[in-house]
Amino acid sequence: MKAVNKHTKIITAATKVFAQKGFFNARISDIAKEAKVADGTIYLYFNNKFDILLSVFEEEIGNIITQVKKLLAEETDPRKMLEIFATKHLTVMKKNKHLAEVIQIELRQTNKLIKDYRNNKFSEYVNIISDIIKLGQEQKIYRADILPGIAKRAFFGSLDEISRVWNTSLETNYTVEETVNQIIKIFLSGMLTQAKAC
Amino acid sequence: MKAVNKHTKIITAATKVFAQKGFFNARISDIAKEAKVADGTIYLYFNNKFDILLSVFEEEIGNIITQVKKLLAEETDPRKMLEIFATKHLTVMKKNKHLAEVIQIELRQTNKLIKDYRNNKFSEYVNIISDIIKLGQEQKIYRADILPGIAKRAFFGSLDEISRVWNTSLETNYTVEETVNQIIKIFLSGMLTQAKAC
DNA sequence: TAACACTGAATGGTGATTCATTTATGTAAC
DNA sequence: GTTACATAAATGAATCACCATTCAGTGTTA
Repeated sequence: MKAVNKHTKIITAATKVFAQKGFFNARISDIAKEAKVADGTIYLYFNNKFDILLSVFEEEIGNIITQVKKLLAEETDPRKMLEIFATKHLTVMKKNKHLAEVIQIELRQTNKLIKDYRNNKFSEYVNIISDIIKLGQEQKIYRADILPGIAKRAFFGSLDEISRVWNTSLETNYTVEETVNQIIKIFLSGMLTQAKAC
Repeated sequence: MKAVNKHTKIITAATKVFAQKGFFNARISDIAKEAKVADGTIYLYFNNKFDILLSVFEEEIGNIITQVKKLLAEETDPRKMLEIFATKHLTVMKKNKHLAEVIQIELRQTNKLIKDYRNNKFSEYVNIISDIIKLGQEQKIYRADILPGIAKRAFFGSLDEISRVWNTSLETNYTVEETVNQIIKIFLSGMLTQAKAC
């Protein structure tokens, strides 16, 4: 049995357990059982419970960032780029609900607990959006009077809230495609009718 | 000493403590100390720790709903109505950071723990947004192809993410006015330049 | 046989909740 | 207005279940 395997097994198990029970309600023994290792084994790979949570972020969000950046590298139109980001984000969150919940809920708890945990993967992820917007502004495709720092939060917040609801509520579940379609419509062209907009 | 006073004192104290430490890290004794009552006294007014959290929501969000609805009743233009909602939301969240954090973080935990807690104040609050959008669609001011159920999440998610960052990060803090201005710009007219939009 | 990986029962700190007791408030009788 | 009694409100130390973490011991590999 290789160490790498066990490390990954624990991360995967922890993601699942944290998502189901939340960080504070999750017991180390739950994670151990899920990963099929002894309780003590977990402490050979992680310093403590909180350290497991941080590792979940680093690794899982890191993966998403890599994937998104790869997709974006093949596109030059900033309009399409936002669409790609939205599609990738929503697809991942819809497919991996455990991870989605951990990111949505626990990451926030964490950000509060350790405010000095800067330069984190999460910031890096959200900054992809503002980079796209800045690129679009240079190309005169996006309006110059949009502040990328606010727009990135608005865009990410929209995606995040929508995928959050997918996990918790009984509300109608639109497809990723329909949802992206709506989001892009709103963020690129706005909600006003043509008559009013022009 | 009237009972009403003590109830309110505990709610206020709990809001503060939950915001600072998070629900799970908050001790009953912390709340008791903050409210200047004995630990046991809290159990004369609430069934348990979780019950306190629910009460914080019900009462605090209920207040905001009342205020927003009152403001909206005096306006008929759906464009202005969204602006009013955004301004009120961001103003409250900026002024009452304790409440803001509790809503942003704890409400989500809670929604997860008790999925049957439907018909809650939170839903009522977010539905104000979709009601405005539907009204605007009837008046042909908002595009008919916007789905109010998605747009409300996008709009709320944007506000929520922006105010969340106000509480946690060191990022530049825009004023409520500037922020509302940007949000309204994006949601009503979109991010494309005029040339591209028309 | 040494080095290493792993195990899981035992430990110890924590903190929600309880409840015997105290304090405050009300009320009736004189 | 004061004493006595009753009821309600408040207290906070004690209880006890919980669970993160440890570590002495077992198994495995080289």
